[in-house]
Amino acid sequence: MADETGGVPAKRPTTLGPARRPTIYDIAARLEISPSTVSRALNKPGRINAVTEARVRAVADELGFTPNPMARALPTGRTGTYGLVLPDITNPVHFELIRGVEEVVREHGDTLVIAETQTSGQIEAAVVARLQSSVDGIVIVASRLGDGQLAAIAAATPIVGANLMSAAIPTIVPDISLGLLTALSHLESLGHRRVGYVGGPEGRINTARWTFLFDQAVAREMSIIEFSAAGSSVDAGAAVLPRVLASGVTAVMTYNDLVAHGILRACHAQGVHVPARLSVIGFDDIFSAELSNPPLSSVRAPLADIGRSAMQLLYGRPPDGHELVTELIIRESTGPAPA
Amino acid sequence: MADETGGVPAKRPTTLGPARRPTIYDIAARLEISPSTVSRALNKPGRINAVTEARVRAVADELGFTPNPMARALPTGRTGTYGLVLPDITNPVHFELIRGVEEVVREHGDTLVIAETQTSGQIEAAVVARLQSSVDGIVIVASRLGDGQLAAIAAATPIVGANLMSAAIPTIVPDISLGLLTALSHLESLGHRRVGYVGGPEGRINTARWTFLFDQAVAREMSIIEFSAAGSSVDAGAAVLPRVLASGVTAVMTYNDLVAHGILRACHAQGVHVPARLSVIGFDDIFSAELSNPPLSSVRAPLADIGRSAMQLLYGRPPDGHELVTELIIRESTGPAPA
DNA sequence: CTGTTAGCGCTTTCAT
DNA sequence: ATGAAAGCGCTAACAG
Repeated sequence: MADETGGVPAKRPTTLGPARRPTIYDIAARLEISPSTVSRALNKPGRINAVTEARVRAVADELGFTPNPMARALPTGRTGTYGLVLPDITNPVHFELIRGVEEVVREHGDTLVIAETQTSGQIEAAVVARLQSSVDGIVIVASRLGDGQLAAIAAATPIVGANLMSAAIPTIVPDISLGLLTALSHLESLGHRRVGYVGGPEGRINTARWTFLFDQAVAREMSIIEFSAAGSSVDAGAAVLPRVLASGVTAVMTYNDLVAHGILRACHAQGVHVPARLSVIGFDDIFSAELSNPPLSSVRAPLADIGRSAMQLLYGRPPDGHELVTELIIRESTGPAPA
Repeated sequence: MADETGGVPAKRPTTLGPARRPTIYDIAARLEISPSTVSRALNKPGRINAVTEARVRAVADELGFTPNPMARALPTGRTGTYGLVLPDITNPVHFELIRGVEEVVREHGDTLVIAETQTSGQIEAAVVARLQSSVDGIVIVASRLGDGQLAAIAAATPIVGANLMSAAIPTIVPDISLGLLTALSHLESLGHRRVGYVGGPEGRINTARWTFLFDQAVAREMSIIEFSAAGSSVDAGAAVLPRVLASGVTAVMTYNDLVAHGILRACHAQGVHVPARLSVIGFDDIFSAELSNPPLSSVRAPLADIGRSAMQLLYGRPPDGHELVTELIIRESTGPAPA
């Protein structure tokens, strides 16, 4: 048999090649300049001979060159991607937040990876660990991690929290007081004297809301009682209805709109009229709030802004004075207290 | 001054080092073996001396070693991340789909990046281009790209379509016939003879649904007319109501639940009773369907399964026989045709 | 079974 | 202003 191996050692067939992605070497070869010049031309505009730069760009375009992010990440340590970790992609609450974060990431020409933790601290820790090795920074939403863990993460990777409270890392949280205050006043003016709060997952956020509401209620000499739902889902909300009915409250505020929706659904199913028998106020004002039966009064949080601010903070831009404030949106799930 | 440089060339201070992330070199040094052995120990279990392997793992754990994905991607060309590109993260329709995709990606220990295209073909092309250089494969949802572009992408990167129809790439689409057929029969049995279809964005999916409905309707000697909404959002749905009312149809089916919700909302606002005056059937059965006023009858698509199947296809697993079928969920937005 | 040796594509001193 | 060369952390032939 003829052995063809002996001939010319053509390692890199400069002529054809099976559609390999072009590298800076290809464009360097084409222009008979060095790869480092190409690199500079593409990355430090203005720092090299203008005409060479122009040529480089031209060839790059012609070849459809795009830098290999991995190859770039190796020497620089920067990956150009950021991580967003949240409890549950499926929760509409996060929509606007995701949008906000995504927007500023894209403005910077970086890429965003979204990971969810299924509301489990375990998974959350694992997810973050996995992410850490491949992102330049993380924004973490409504974390279940302790300050210790958060601090440990922060030591290795820039991280900021959104919609969570922690002393360990910088965070962006809206000011709940205005919205909650208005909600309580609204209820009070409607004649409600006994109100309830249906809490969400354990955590500082939930505690802060409850505490705030509690203090304000006692200050107004309203009675207030806390119910805890088994999660922050529609079903969890529905499940809690019997207890709120039994308690004798005439109005409830909830941790979020999902549980409020659950309560509405259960009311409808059991024939208890909202708001004649029970008023309900949600939190977050997700898109379905105006669609439900009846349309849900809700404390709106500026989720998109929160996301945006959090990401900007991660990028090093100090928070502008712009306060992130909540407000009450009144619809039809609140009405006069039953006599 | 004493020049200490002359002595031992201690390039890498093996003693301290400022908390650098450990590499396989560190663990190799610690064990006085070669880095490649470490690599093998960690990646090809069983192919090397068992006790060495055990030692390597021990030290790796002790040092908290995690491989640098970028460094690994370079020689292998595999990044271990997959891209999911969809029109609008904000659309609840995609929830379950995202979940499905995410699930199988995680099962494989890979990571998922989600990108949205704002329903723009332009952005979509850019997003995909950007993604191509950093992922091992893409699942693309409801694409607006033409077969030509899709084919071009497919030539460079494994890609599968979900909820889209194309000859250029492998796709996963549910069988709409059962759900749509049942819906039409449901309407027919309720006495409706003139029905409408409110379409979504131009595209094969929309066309397929319309054509199917059209054929079936004429076969039943029902009259059917198509309305086109300016998008597939709640607002777009609301905006189309006057036209459907004016047309004299007694029932409408919609491209998706969002536009159905819009119609419901507009009806409520204008005092037209659903279903007494108009019956409406949505598509997708998103979570808010059961919450709306009235609860929305909808053709449910197995979104999670679609996502799962699409991703599995991308991983090379041939689609199992398991048919992806749609079904009608009857709630309270459909009723007898007005006399 | 294990060590040596090249790279993967790009950035970055250091020279020139 | 540009080129040469080293190296980021890992994998993959290729020897032993």
